[in-house]
Amino acid sequence: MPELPEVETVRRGLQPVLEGARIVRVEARRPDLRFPLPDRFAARLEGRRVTALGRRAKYILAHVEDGPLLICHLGMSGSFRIEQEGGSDTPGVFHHERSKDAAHDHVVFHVEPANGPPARIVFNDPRRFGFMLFAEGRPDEHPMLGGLGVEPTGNALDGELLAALLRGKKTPLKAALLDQRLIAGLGNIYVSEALWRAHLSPLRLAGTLGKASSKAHGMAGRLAESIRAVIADAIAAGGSSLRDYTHADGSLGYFQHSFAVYDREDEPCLTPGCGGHVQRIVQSGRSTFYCPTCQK
DNA sequence: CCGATTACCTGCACGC
DNA sequence: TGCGTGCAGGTAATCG
Repeated sequence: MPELPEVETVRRGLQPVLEGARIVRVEARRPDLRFPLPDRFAARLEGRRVTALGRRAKYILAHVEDGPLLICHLGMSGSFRIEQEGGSDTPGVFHHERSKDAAHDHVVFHVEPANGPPARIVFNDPRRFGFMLFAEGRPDEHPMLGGLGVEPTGNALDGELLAALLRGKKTPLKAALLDQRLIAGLGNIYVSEALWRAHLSPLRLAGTLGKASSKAHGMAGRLAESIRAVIADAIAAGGSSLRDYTHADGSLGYFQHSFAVYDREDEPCLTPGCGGHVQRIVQSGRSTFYCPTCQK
């Protein structure tokens, strides 16, 4: 489930192996994912060193020394897994347990990490909604990154900024929060979760939080706080889950979550004293989960 | 320009 | 068991 917290979790998992590593060889097992892979994709990466592994919104950014910036997006079903070379008794053997759908292993990076044995970093994506692109200049000049809004991590997103972003918008809050040009990194799950925490209805028009009244200020502040908290909590949970996952089979992927409203249709609302039940509705063609009793 | 809908692709759960 | 249907975390293109 790659929204920002999952992407950040994947980034942190890759970082120890990839940062400082030399890319020895790149296998592109098909010419395209969602988009065609860049021209000379493998050639422009092979032999070069990854200097830093960053993230912007749901994009993973691999900075390549004397090379392009590699922009990776996981789409809906993309994942990376790390396969490390075994011990001295099995030189050259990469062991891993979950290779069941190797049919969807589309890109393989063979790397020599700064520390540790050679490894392969495998990109698997059944639906192929993910993509990899090159940026030649500054990241924020790339069309895919340039229009992105504020990160919901850190302290930048406060009530005042959120109110300004939503001012005058006639669209429902759900759609506004999914708009990556406003806040970059929220997806279908965490929008529902953040709105539940803030006791705000996904159907409420976004502009009602952008007004000058003290009530609007209160709602905007509450929502900004809820967004930052749900993202921070999810990243913290991802980190701990990832450690377990890595110990288990050396792979990187998604972790199980417990959500307050997402995928909990008809179940009791978890707001203390509420007594309502979670409802599923469809907005802009996608599921929204919320409690009509306590979210207004 | 804006907001809403559709397209892209595969896998899976479900009902019959 | 098999088949049709709907649904799934993403963004981009298209339509009004």
